[in-house]
Amino acid sequence: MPELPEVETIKNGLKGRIVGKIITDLSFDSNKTFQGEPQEVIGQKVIGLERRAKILRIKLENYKNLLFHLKMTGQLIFIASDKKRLAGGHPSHDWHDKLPNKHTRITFTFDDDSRLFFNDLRKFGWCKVLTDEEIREIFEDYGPEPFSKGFTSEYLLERAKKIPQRNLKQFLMDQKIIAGIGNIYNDESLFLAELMPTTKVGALTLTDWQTIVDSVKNVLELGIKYGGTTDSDYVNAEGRKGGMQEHLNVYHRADQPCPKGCKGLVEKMTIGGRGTFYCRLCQKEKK
DNA sequence: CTATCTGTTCTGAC
DNA sequence: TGTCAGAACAGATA
Repeated sequence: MPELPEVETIKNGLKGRIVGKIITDLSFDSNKTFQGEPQEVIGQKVIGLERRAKILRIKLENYKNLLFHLKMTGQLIFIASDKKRLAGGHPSHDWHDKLPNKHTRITFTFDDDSRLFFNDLRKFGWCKVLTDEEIREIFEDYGPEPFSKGFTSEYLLERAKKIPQRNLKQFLMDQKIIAGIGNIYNDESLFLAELMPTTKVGALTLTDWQTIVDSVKNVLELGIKYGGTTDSDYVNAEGRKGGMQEHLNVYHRADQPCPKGCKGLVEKMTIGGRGTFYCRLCQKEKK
């Protein structure tokens, strides 16, 4: 489930494993998945990693960058020279299968024979080779990071004034308003904030927005704490899944008892074409 | 078997 | 300008 916490976790895991290494080889399945010229990348040293919204950036020494978006089913799986793995993104058997396999879209080889695989079942994800300047322009279009100073109740109130009729869920998932919130963490945040996802943002007060800011941060922090859905056998040789899915309250839990013990059941509806889970007893519709 | 669902984002029609 | 359906693709699930 590659949302902000998943990408953040992959970034942190890869940081200690590939920074300083030189990319010695690269293969890919199509120039839709990999958009760039291999010679811009081969022979280059990795000098750093960053995350913005749900996008991962691998910085190279020649001021070029590998920019990854995992979309719905993308995965990054690193296999070290001693065969130990770090896998993140969409959880599937590919994390532990022989690689490359039929879902492998890109393979990077490093100078110590470790490898990084970009797997993506549905092929929505991509990797682009871009300059620092091109990336700056792309990142400019995104809203503030949820853990940055700019993510405040005042900011959200101002943005909401311009589109008061927008429902809360679609507002929070708009990457140009806030960077990095996807379907799962949205539903979980609104459950914590006790607000219905259908609430029109124009009806929310500064106090409501503060509740939302706190809830979003709490849920994302929890996601990062449990490593998102990232898996590593550096940590656990059993190949345990990242722990976050065990801590979801409403997502994919339709017809189950509300975790707050209100005697209600978690329900499902569709908002903006997306499955949306909530408890109508705990979450209030503001008017 | 068929029908429906899926974690994201972009585009084009209205 | 805001909103919405549809598309990109390959499954898994009922």
